Amino acid sequence: MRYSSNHKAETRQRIIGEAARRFRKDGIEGTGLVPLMKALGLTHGGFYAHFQSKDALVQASLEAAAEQTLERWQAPAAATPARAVIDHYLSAQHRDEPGEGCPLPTLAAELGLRGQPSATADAMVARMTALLADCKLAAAPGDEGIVALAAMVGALTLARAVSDPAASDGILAAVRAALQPPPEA
Amino acid sequence: MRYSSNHKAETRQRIIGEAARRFRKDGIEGTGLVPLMKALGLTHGGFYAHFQSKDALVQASLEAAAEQTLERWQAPAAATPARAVIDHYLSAQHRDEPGEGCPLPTLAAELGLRGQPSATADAMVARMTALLADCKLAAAPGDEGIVALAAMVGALTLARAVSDPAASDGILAAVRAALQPPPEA
DNA sequence: TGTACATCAGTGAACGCGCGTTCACTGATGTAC
DNA sequence: TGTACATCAGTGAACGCGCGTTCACTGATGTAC
Repeated sequence: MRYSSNHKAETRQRIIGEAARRFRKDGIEGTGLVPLMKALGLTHGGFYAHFQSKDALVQASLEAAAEQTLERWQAPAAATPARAVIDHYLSAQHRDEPGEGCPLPTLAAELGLRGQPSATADAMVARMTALLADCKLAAAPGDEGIVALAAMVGALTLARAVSDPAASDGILAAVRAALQPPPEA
Repeated sequence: MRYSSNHKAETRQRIIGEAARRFRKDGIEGTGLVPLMKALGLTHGGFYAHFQSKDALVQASLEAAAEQTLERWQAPAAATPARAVIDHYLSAQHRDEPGEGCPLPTLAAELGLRGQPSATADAMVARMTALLADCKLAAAPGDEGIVALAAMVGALTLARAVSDPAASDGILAAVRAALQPPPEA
């Protein structure tokens, strides 16, 4: 069956989109290629017409998730710098929908322990840091947002691992409050 | 073969110890029971004389890792509160030896995405928070160390995922500097 | 003191399953003549 | 305009592998008599 000239590229994008969601939600190891392709109405054999390996898909999906996340937060950041980004990032919605959110809390840990740190992670950290540069912690005059990013990633990780909902909400609220720029800024 | 009366308990502890190391280093999914038991000079069949399932071992190992980590940091905390704990936590050594370190950065993310948040995580967060209560961030007068813990967990996660060693060191250094108690305290 | 038996930590083969990957094949369509 | 052929995205069966788990069995030792 012959398809339109951009059909293959479209399929590739669909695979990346679904994978980016599943990797963040279920982890890399927890996401199988067979169910992934099946969810798109395709058979798993066709996967290798698009990607050399699962690792290649991981790389492409991480890039896509990073791009998507940065774009989403670039807009509120431009409108209401720092505060809006932080509040969105540390919301219950973001905590409860890892598949749609920032790939750092979910994928960074898994990339780290797989021993395959990614340059995409470096880039994502750098760009998020720049985006957060406005909201320095009062005690950290020199950093450029990296402390805020670390606190946000850690808070989301902990909020997702803790079993008591009130404690989970408390973690998010405490870090939200702590990361606001000092009053005089 | 009959063994001394506490032989079985000793074997159980050996399994937990090795598992606690491997779960933190390679992840839960990345740690197989066959290689685990083999590393202890045992066969995998015997595993079920000690634990009902792999999940039961995960639970026991998480508790053991939490206990061990808290004990290790309780001592320096008593001697030089806050500062020493933070500096140890955010050291290159801790980053490079996840198997010996705090289970939160490695296991919290995996427990979260497996959808099996653990009460042990709650307890670990609470106790680490109490341990860190002295070093409040200047901008967060109300929190009891939870912000510091989130920043430490996030920093370690990011430092392990980033591919550029200088960037990785930079993350640790920035958060180390930011988390010191304000001068007037 | 000497023998028969019960105990039980650990053995090792086997199970069904899902994984990532390979590969010969299909068949609708665009292109060449 | 009509026919023959080349293309190639996607199919589906098969591969070897490691996983968690089960289970009948072993055999050294403590206990009972």
